[in-house]
Amino acid sequence: MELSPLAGALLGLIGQEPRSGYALRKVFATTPMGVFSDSPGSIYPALKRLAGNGLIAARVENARTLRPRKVYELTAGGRNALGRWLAQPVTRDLVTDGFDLAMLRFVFMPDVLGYAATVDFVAALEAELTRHIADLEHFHRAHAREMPLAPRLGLQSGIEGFRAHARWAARARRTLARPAARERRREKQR
Amino acid sequence: MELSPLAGALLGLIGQEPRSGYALRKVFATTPMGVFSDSPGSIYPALKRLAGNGLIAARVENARTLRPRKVYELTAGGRNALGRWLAQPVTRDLVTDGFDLAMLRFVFMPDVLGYAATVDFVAALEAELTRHIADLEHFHRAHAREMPLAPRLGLQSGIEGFRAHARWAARARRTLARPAARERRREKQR
DNA sequence: GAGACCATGTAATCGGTTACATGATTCA
DNA sequence: TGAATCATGTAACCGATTACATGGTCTC
Repeated sequence: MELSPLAGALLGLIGQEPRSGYALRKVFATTPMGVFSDSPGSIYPALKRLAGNGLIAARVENARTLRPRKVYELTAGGRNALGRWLAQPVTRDLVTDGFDLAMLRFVFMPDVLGYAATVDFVAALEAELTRHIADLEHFHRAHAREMPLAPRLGLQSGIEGFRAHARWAARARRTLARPAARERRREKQR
Repeated sequence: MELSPLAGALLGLIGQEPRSGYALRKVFATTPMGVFSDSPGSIYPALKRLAGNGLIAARVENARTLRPRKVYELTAGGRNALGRWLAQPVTRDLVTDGFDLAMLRFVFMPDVLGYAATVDFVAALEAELTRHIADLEHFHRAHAREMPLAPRLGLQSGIEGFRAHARWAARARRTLARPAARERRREKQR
């Protein structure tokens, strides 16, 4: 019952508004989202699986044509699964194996779990990143002397990437925690 | 004949010195390399495939015991494949879907293709990153107004991550191009 | 003698990618 | 009328992950 990143992305997007497979492909093709493939062979089987698990349901338009258009929306179970996927604890893996997955969850989080949970999530990312950076720096201090030039530069690249993520998290946390920003946005949306 | 990242990592490590499956697992388990799984089910089948393709060959120690130790080394074909894998042109994908793969190639590059090629590679990374950042900033300018807070922050996280990579590339290129650094290292290794 | 570490493998599963396949509609 | 866009699917393949399986060796 663990969602794959693609499944999470699809559920999150369908949760925003009902969408067809084609509409989802366009999102992946035209926005800098998660870097998922927009190929049909990727998305239609994934939607089929989600529908098979009862997490989404299709409203069929233009039935009895050759290719009826299927607009998917979340079921109660789907909304639940999305919530649990987003609420998973922040692990070391989440900040190390590509920050994309963390950002994917972050983007969908406010609408599903609310602002408070999102602030906590970003704070947890920041904490885990800080720990991971400390570990990498420890490794660097211990082994930099005996490492050839390229691996040492590679390690530094990693450390600097994680530092950039940590700086972002600190700033995002402050932005999100500022009530004024939320209020202004809320006003705008009316 | 396209190498997977795992295959490239294995070939690169075996190219440095002959290694057994277990030794390779230990590298993945104890160094911050590429974040590959160190599970046996991951590495042994991969080694088998590489051996099947004639890219590596095993020197068997303790034959006729139950589990003979196999130390793999590169064949001529393997060294060739590694060289071609490293020499692939820098594409947009290489800098966008996880910088890890680029860093993996970077780490093995000097020993196989030499310093000049490595400098070129880093310069190409820098150029491609600069282009990609420009594209993301363009997208940001065009859509930031209508984007909700979380996606906008997510996009900023991406941009800042790529900026960090670009700064690293610029610095690494200068470090690598400085002949003095190379010479000093070369002296040390004697 | 128990536990950690060395050491290699197989089987089942699962999901993503590529390539293939089809056809309607809209606009220049 | 031809190209681009809308729109949905299947089939074959491949490789990574997880769990399972085995047993030797070294050290306390």
